[in-house]
Amino acid sequence: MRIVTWNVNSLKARLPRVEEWLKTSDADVICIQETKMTNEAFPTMAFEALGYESAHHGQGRWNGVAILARVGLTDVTMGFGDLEDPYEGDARLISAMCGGVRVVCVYVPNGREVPSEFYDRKLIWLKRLREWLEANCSPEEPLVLLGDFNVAPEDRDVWDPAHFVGATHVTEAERDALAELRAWGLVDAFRELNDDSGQYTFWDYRGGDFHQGRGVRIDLLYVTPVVRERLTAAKMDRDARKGEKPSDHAPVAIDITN
DNA sequence: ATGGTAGCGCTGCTA
Repeated sequence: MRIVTWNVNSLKARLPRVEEWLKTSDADVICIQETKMTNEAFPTMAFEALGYESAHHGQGRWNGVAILARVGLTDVTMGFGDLEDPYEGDARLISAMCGGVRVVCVYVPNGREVPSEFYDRKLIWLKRLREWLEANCSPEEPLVLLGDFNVAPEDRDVWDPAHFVGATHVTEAERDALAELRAWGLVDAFRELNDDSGQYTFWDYRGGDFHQGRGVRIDLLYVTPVVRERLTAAKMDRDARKGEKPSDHAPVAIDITN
């Protein structure tokens, strides 16, 4: 089974590229972030025509997360439930059972500046995510927590650590928050199979960053031990960042045995 | 050094 995360930066602007990509990607589950649309506007029929069921937690002009699956899609949840959301009103969390795996799709807040109230609430959001996992899931079950985390876990995950000193995405507190998530019972699927630096998932549109190789690895797939045992591949699709009107993120896929 | 581009939607915000 192939499970993918992709921040598409507007599903309206990106639908032609997403449809084209789905036809050749052989993906069974696709988690999308930043749909930037309402539930009414979500193209359920277009995905159905390609063989995918879908669930969308939309907001409107910002955020929005979705799950597409061709291996079944049940038990959908949206948001933090009873837990207080430090970004109340934003659509950043959706989960579903797909092919026997609990799939949890997240769009972690950006945080904007360090320090700022937005950054503080980003840290709380990540803490809340761990609390949500504790309350609703088990590290013993097949589970993938994936999405745009807006945090680069290590210095080897950014093109130039010196460039990011004092910036969001690389602070000790953000990296500690990711470590707290892993401590619940998760490992970074990409890092289980790859030690390389220079493996990125996001390149800013500005300054020709993609062509200059100025990227960061912030789109992650965290898996529980039972999924780790089934893991056979993990890879970025850099080609999806090329060409006409690309998203600023590349999709990342993992393969697990059935 | 505070740039630069993209998306939404119509003014400036968000990333």
